[in-house]
Amino acid sequence: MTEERQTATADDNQIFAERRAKLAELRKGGSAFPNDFRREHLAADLQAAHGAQSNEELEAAPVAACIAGRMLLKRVMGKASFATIQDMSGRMQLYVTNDGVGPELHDRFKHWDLGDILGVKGTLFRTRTGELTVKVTELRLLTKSLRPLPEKFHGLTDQEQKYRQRYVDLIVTEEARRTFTVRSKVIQAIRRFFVDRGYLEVETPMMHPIPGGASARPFATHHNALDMPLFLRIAPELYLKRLVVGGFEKVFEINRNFRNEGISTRHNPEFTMLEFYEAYQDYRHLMDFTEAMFREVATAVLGTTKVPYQGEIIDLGQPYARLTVVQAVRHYHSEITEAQLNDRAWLVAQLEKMGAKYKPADGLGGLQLTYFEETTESLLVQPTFIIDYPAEVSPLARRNDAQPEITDRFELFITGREIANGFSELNDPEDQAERFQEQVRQKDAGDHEAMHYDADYIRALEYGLPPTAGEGIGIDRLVMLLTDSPSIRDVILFPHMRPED
RNA sequence: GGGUGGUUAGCUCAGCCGGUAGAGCAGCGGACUUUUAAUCCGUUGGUCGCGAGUUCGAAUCUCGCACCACCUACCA
Repeated sequence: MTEERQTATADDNQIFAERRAKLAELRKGGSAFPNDFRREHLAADLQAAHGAQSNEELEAAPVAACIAGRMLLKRVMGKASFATIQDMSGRMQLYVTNDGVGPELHDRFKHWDLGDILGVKGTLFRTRTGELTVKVTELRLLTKSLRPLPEKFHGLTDQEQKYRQRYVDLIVTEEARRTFTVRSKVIQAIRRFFVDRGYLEVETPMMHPIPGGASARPFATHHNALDMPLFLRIAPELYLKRLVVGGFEKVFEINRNFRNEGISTRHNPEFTMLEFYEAYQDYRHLMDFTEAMFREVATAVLGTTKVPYQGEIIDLGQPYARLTVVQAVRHYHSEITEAQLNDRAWLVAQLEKMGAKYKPADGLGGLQLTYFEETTESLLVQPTFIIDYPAEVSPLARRNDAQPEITDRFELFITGREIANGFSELNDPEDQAERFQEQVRQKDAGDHEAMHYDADYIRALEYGLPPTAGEGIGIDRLVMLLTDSPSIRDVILFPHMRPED
């Protein structure tokens, strides 16, 4: 009795038990998991090649079909049955009859389950209602599915199960398959864009002795043999610029970053970042370059630069607005004067009134930026570059020649979210050393996100980094935009989840 | 981290003022050789998220916990 209790798990339901019994029967009949079936066609290829032919044409010149896939629908009508199978390309209807495969096999087929994986041979015909269908002459059960699929009409609606059991989501949700196909094509298109322009794709370390290149808290790990701490990277920036020092003057990397921060619809602990660096360019070039990239990627993947997102049309084709922090605030809040935005006391009073978090030690630029983030950032729905960031929040960016308190830097906002961050790189090793020291002071003062002093990076700059422009683009957020996905979890195959139970 | 909502059969969901569990799909048995979420007849299947409490009696009311979603806060 206690044993029965222990095995009576949620999986031990009637359907599961019946399917296991069916598998046990299959085992008695020889190999229950045969792997000698070779398919010759994909469903979509057959649809593309023969979808336009009439039934008369298909009868006059029979077309052989040999396909495999997972059975998703089944309609048994006595001596004949219809079924729908799905492979990586799409779906195909099957017509299984006593005439075609014999009554004995057809009777066995009637007991196969939705979710089972079949191998099929036959010829193509068109049904009364015009659907291209395989009239089956050979039929094999290749893999028995023990677990029932979600309800066939509603599909998988439980968000948690979609994320935890993405394999089920992909089986039953066309939209999920499309999202991740688009994601793959976006990355392909980006890679092609860079390779076509003479960039070298590189891979830099994921485990850093000193986490750097961004303001963020890292994940810590430990190397046993060396008995030393290591950190999962928060950004590849400092390594990529070392490569520019080394003479790889145009490099890019598409890879994962890890940040030990909160999880939300816009944040996953690991996320994919594109970073690229080009010598002898500046941040203004990067803005033109980014616009060109987004247009080319959207056109390659979606066939248009007008992208629907959550009920709005985002136009990636028009020239993107370019505003300073102050200009952007004034553009969206015409009642605010430039004098107010340049008044430290006024900014502090406003931020206090909004209950916004700000660093009291911040200079005017830092306060302006915080005020911008609080009041204006979410309004930047159409692509907008915000330029001229204060130096105090940009420890790796080059100072503006005319105004040394700001940097030659921009961030690109679309749908109210930061999508990209780029700047002319700081290549003055002495200025960089001072900025690292300032970061260390902030870290010592309790800022967990402040940077460390990276002595080897300074040493690299001392060999000479050519004037360089560099940028990072959040790939997950770009894919959210291009797939009209409201949550970052919809564009990450296996988003981070708390453990079950 | 804060707020709101949710958790009932394998799946999608009902379940009123507290009276002891329902439907559709899937499954099982039967009819049916051009169906399209096939149809028709019959039928199996439940730790009502977990734990306390109130009550003669809790899926239902109260409290706590867990997980999920959404909003919000930081970061990209």
